[in-house]
Amino acid sequence: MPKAYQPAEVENKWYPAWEARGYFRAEAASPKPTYTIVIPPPNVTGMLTLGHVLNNTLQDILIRWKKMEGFETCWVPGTDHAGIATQSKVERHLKETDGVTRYDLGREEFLNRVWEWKEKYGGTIIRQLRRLGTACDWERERFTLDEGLSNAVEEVFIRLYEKGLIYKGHRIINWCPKSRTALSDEEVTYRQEQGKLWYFRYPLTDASGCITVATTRPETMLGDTAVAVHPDDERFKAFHGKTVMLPLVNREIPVICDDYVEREFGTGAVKVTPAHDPNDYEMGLRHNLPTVNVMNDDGTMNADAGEAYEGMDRYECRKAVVKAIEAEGCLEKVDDHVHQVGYSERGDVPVEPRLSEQWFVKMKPLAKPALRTVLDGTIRFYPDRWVKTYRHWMENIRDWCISRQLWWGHRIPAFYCAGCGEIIVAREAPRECPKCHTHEFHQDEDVLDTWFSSWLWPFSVFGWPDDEGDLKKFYPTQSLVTGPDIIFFWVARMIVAGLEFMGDIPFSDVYFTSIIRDDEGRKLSKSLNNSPDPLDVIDTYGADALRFTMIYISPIGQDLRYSNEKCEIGRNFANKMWNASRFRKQQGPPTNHWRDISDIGSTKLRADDKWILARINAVVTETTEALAQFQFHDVAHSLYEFAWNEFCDWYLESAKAVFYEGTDDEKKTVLRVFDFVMSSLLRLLHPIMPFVTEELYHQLGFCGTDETIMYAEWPTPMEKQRLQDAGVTPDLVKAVRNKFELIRAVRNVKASYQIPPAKKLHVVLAPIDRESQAFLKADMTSLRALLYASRVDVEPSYEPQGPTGTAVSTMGTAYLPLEGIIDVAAERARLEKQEGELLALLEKSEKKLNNENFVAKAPDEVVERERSRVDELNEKAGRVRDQLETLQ
RNA sequence: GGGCGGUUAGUUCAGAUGGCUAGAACGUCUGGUUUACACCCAGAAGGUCACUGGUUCGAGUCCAGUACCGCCCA
Repeated sequence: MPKAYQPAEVENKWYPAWEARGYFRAEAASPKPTYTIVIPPPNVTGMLTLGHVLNNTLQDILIRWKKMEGFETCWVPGTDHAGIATQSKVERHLKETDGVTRYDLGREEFLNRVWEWKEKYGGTIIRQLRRLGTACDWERERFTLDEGLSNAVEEVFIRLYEKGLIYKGHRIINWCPKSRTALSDEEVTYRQEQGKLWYFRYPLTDASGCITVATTRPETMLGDTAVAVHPDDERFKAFHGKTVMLPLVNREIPVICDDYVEREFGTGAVKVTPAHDPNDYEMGLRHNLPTVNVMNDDGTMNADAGEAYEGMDRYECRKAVVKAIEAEGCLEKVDDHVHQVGYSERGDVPVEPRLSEQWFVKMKPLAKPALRTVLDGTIRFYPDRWVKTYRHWMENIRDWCISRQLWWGHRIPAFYCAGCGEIIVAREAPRECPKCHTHEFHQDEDVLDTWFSSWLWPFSVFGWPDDEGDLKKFYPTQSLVTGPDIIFFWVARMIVAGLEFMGDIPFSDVYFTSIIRDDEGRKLSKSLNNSPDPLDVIDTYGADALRFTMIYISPIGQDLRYSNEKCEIGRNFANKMWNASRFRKQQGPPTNHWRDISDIGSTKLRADDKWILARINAVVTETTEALAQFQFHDVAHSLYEFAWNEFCDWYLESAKAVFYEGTDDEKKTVLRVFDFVMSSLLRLLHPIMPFVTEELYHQLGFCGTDETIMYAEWPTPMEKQRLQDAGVTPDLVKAVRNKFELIRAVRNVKASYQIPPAKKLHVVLAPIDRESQAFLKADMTSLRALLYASRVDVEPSYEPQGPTGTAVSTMGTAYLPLEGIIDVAAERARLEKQEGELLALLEKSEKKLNNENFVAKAPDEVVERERSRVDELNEKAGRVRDQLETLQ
């Protein structure tokens, strides 16, 4: 074994082996209980990001843990087709290489090109995931445009249409002028921007004056069809029933009264543009206003905007309109105004509210049961505060706009009769129109929102609606791990779809991951160039290091601050495990009976052996419980703490004493304990660090060449009786802790005189009582090793002669005869400081005990603990004072 | 405007159901070629737990309010 762990070799060896041996494969015919996770499908065009690393590491941890617990685990990987993202990427690519647009190529040819592109560049992320070590069932990999999944999409569309839950309607929707498609409400993000509020005077047609309206979007005035005031607003009573002449356009439009108008905003009078604002549209419906659409689908002005503006970009037009209004003397004033502007998530341009005909899903009836299953705890969220967010969205749910004016995606299965325009929703065009008996149909040009396929993911991946085998075995799934940013897009809709189409929840637990930021707390983004490439990180530190670090630094339910250097934590930890194993290998071949050590018995075990057994036992319990609660952070920390500080720093050093000086029999016993703990630790670590643990499990001979740690048994806590029989008791654990405190006190004395740790000294221990004396004497070998002493004597009534370093600790006092080194003043200072600390604590405890209320009201247990603490502190302080006296 | 988080060592974070002498990692300082590991070992320093009140024998932990930071929704 090399001196340092070299991850690349180990990773390249094991991953292909695991895959080839079918360890990732889930069998529908298996008699084992199932544990299923479906991956949140990344975009097929995507590259692996740190967000994916975190997310998939967590899923892998769950899957590998459950595999070891004996479940038939199934982790379905795959990608989605990412309608807008992929289409625009390919369009850009075509423009750059061939100089053509999708319109030049036509729909069919363009789609061919997208598929070509997908075959060539798509799925990169899937290959990259393997580098992380993910135990995905690759044979079950799915893509949202696969035949089976497309089938599910059509089936769902038809069913919902037939149920009256999908309809086509004229509505104001969010339009992305860059991608030239409709968007759902959820795909719009709002940003606060410094804008302006323009005040325009519209003259009354009866020449009795003007009415001033305020607007943030002057260009839309070209499509105004009314001015609205609040019916109760006294200021405008005189205007009721009148009309104004719209400047620039010279259209006569009415002044209407509507409760919607906010009297405090602007002047209290608002311009009404039904074709370009959702609220105005509603008002238009109430007042039978005409709609005038003044824009093209790319955000330029159309002919209805007037000759002067036709063809102008909307923002150019804004300037032009303001200028023209000013020229007409109708610009009253301009104020600075901070407001929220909706941006298209994909296009990164301001969305334009646009009146158009789109397909919608009626969400209200579907949302009801989906809300209930979360509120009643059938589906649990971690952290559970996300329930509130979910609830708020579900209770205020709006219809879902599912049509997109794109080509890449599932084409809407709706056919229009050429004769009478009848709409027929079906998988294929009918032969004949049931109404007019024409034979000519054309299919709807639009495709469906990508999420309209993703929301079916938990059952469409298993072959719904056709295949029954996989579906029966693996649905419902257990856990979903995803980011809170897609709680509406995806999580909520999957719950809706699961209940509606499967009649059952899609998963029982949802774990929401942290959002990853850089060291300074900024979001990772391409433009900031602060998003490290995970593959580089894996090359530098190793996959296990990255995985462990991510878990170790991910706070509970908060943003995670990442930097590459932090991966040293994981790298160093992997190396620590590597070297602990290296050390073990140097002590000889694996012991045969490390799995079960219950035959050893209390008398043969040293105190340190019993202590480490108590500790591993506690860690097994903690780790398993934490995993069940999705407390990954705690898992990483308690394993790290145990492995490094307890197992390596204390137990391993203590074991050395036996390995180097013990009898064969003693050695054999300690080796068995060592192997028992080491193998348990490796198994506990395996879900987080799959590669290094697999390698070490083999290196140490815990499994055969053809076996794997992946299917090794997950450690379970030892039974109480067994612990009892082995002498592993709370008192024993306490005694060992006190021994360590004593050892630390001695080291402290050495360090305070700057004596190199390697210098072996004679140490005399004076235990406080017979019990402690017996305890210390029982294992002098490891005591000497841990003290790094040349000689250790235990003498209860030792009287130091000459200059002596003194370490006062709970179990006893240690003396280090250090002639020539001891500086009396320094020794006094050290002991006085300790005395000061002890007295401060004493005072605090005594104050509590002198408080009658405390003694009367606090639980007996707490009072008792305080009393024994006072005794202990008094005793210790007494010994410190004795020492000080001898230094007079 | 509504909702949800956060504010604890120089830095990043832990601290269920109130009992703590407030922990860890990194960083800092001191000393180390100890036969697993310098990707290491031993030791040390470092905190009025944002602020103000309240409940309680006892508050980092519970309640109310204030300030600042962040996210989501309108």
